[in-house]
Amino acid sequence: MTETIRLLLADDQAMVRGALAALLGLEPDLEVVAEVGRGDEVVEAARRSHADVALLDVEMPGLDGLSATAQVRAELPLCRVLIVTTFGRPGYLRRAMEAGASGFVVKDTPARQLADAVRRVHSGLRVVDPVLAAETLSTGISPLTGRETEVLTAARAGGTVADLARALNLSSGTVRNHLSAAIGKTGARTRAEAVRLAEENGWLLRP
Amino acid sequence: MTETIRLLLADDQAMVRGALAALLGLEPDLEVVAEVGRGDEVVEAARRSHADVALLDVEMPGLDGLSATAQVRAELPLCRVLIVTTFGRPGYLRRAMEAGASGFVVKDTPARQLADAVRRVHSGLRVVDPVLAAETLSTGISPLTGRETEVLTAARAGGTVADLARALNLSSGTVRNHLSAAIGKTGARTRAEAVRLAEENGWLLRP
DNA sequence: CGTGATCAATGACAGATGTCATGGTCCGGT
DNA sequence: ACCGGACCATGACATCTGTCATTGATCACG
Repeated sequence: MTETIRLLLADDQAMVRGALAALLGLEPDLEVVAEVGRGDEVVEAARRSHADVALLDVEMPGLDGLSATAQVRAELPLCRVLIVTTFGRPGYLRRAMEAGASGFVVKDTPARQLADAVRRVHSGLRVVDPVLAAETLSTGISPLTGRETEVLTAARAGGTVADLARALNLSSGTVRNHLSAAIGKTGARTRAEAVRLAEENGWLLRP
Repeated sequence: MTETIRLLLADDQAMVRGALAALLGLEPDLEVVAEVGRGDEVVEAARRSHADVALLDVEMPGLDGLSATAQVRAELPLCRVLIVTTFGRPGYLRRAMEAGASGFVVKDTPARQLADAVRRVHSGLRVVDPVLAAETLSTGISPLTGRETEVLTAARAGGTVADLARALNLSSGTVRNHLSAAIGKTGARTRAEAVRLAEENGWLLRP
């Protein structure tokens, strides 16, 4: 009816990017005007291409999709953001919404629904997977403090307490205290389990 | 020139599946005749649709793409297999080839190359990412014994030695010995690090 | 101002973990 | 028959971890 909706695609996997472009290109009212594979190229590309809607993956090199969302919202208020990601981590959805995203769909959803999601987002509506939304509310926000999150994130590499202490410039006793607190709050019985649980909930940093 | 190439798509993410179908559907000589989201539906679907080439992801529910490859090769010798996966783990490539796959591409590669890969595979050629092939040769096969692999795989969950011993019906001392051996062979200094390294190399089971 | 939350650190302690030596069984290859 | 390798187990040992109590410093909030 009006003009075509101009899309930007951001995904680190080139093949998925191209496939999504082919999929959305079949819709007569949609047009892919930019493709990038890194989070730190999103704003630049969106500005140059005058995109109406940006489809962003969460895990990308350079800058994650959540931070990229905040950048886009701050610098290009006319460009809406739709997160399209592999992992339906509750924490991701929460952070995406806080960053100003208009929608959040996981790649598990049928392909035919994507074009509709884009249109809804473009018309100002919000698009959120209902199941994931419920899960997000039940899981709640991260119970971890900032420092605990940092320590647990660093613990993903699998190093010893001494390694973490060195990397974070902390006493090894302090590191153990933070880890102990994180283990308690996540309901885990082991450091490794705490890392896994926190990761599944999207509570860790720089994925 | 001759007839169209009949394709089967297997990927657990519906959106990616649909997007790949749209991408490959643009090629006049290719035709997507079946789509499945589980590994244990591949053979059945391939038989019914008389697919010429099966594009399989590695991580799928029900049955992983590597085992599915072996099934296809055993029951449908006329159907070639092209693995299309997110992770370029050296172990995956090795196991895929041993299972009889004709090609192995990661989703990082540009979308335009996919159709060519399909055509090459269909004509009897092999398609392998050269970088990944080199990495596979340098990394070598898994140094872990069967039992060590099992124990390390079970350790992914993050449980204690007692948990692993219970789950595997082993003495806790035996578990610690296997873990110690795995840590030594992987060059790690921690159980968690050993898990991470083994996972990155594709040495663990049931992904 | 007082209160509470977070952060950092220390010391102490029980329990878990990683390493090693040792011994046994069961295979497959020579 | 012999050997080596994988597998299971035990016991011992040093070290690492996780927990707890306690102490201070800082900062935000009412």
